[in-house]
Amino acid sequence: MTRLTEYLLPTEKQAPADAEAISHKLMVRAGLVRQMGAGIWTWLPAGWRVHQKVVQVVREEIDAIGGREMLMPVLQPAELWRKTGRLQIDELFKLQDRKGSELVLAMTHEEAVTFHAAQTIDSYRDLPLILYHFQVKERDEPRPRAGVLRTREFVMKDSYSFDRDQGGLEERYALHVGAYDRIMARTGLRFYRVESDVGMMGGIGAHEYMAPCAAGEDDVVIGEGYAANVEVARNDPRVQCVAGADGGVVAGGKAGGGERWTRDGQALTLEPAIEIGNIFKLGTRYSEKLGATYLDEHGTALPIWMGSYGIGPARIVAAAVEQFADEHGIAWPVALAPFAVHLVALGRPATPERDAADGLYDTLLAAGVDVIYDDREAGPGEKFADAELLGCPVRLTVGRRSLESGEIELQLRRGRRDGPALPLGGEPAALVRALDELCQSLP
RNA sequence: CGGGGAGUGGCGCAGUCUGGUAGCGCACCCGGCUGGGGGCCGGGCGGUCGCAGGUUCAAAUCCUGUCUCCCCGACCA
Repeated sequence: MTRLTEYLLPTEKQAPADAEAISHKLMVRAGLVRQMGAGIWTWLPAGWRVHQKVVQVVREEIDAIGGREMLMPVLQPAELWRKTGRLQIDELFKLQDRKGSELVLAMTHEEAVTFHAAQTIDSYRDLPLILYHFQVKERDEPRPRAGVLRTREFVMKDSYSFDRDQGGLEERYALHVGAYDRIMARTGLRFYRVESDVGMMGGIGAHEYMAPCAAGEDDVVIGEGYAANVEVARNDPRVQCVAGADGGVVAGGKAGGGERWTRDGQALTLEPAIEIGNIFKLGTRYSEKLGATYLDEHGTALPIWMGSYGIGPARIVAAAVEQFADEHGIAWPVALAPFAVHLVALGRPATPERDAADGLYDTLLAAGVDVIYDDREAGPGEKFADAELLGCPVRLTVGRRSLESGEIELQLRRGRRDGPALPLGGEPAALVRALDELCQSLP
């Protein structure tokens, strides 16, 4: 039942005064999210639907490479983190229970999953294995910013692979690359997979998935068949960075300064982007510290080779808003839209046109179409404006004109183009088929 | 953590300099009109002016302290 009169979709004409990023402004204005504190956000019903659509895409692809979904706790004993040497990380929230026992709020789950691997994985016969969950992460960020782009609490899909040797890890890593590529492609986002700095993680290889957008926090260097983080690009002997004609002074770290980048003489471009996923080859760092070993065929105990793979659904949502918004609002990719179809009823209650819209809604609902129905007593301008703000890919309109023409008007959100009108009162099966085909054809 | 800015009803704001019973637009409620792009008229509800202390006959306004939020940078396992 998704009639707007029975829903909570608190849209606003004006964005919060302190909002800067497009996704921040639009997600609040469209009634998807609301803020509670710095970097602390609530997902309202329509926003959570979008989030869950990302989650489902991710779930399907990680399941497809053999991932096993589970759920690990956020509240964890500090001792586990002391063992891995991460207890003193500033971003880690620490607390005590009533007895004074030290606890932490997990910012990631390597400790937890390795703790269980140590308990439950005994033999080479138990390997390889991929475990994952969707769970809240808590991070005491020095500076939360840009709506849901950088928050102190957020849901992450994190998977962990367990192998008997480095070769196995490379295989599990390659499987994740494939899954991540498919996930990003399915979301409809523009994205790059870039080599990243393994940095403090001390791992043996890592990639980041970056979605270019104006609110991006990192710069990505892009060329024909090449994409890398600026940090990585700077260390690439084939890449040259020279100051531009305007003096080359870059204001801050954001792209758009006067630098000119080339690789083997070929021009590269610099784009701001946000990190929407990352994958790490951890090696045996955590398994050694937490005693996660297996016995091989000779009865020898060996450390398990691990990989760690994260995706932030909220960032994918925000990146989609950033990439596809126009001056009227959000324009979701089909895969992420809170609803595939936004049905607008124009007539007042108890008019023939309203009856027709009600009837159409019932038909769509019965056929399982993912539809939101604007049955409010509001003017057409307000309804159209809200529909464009919310950004569902297909808008259907039923009003007096529909009765005269016998057609349901159809507009596509992307580009606000008129789509093929559908017959009003026609065969429901044919109507649903036409809508399905249309949605399949949309990005 | 360094620099800058801001806290007044759900959202956006004025009022603060120069102290004198808190105001506007939107939203919301009631009535009426309108009905294909945020429409119009009338009547309403809603605010300890972030918090604490101080000055004063009187504080949103002046003083002190404190909390919170935003932006830029640093940071980002």
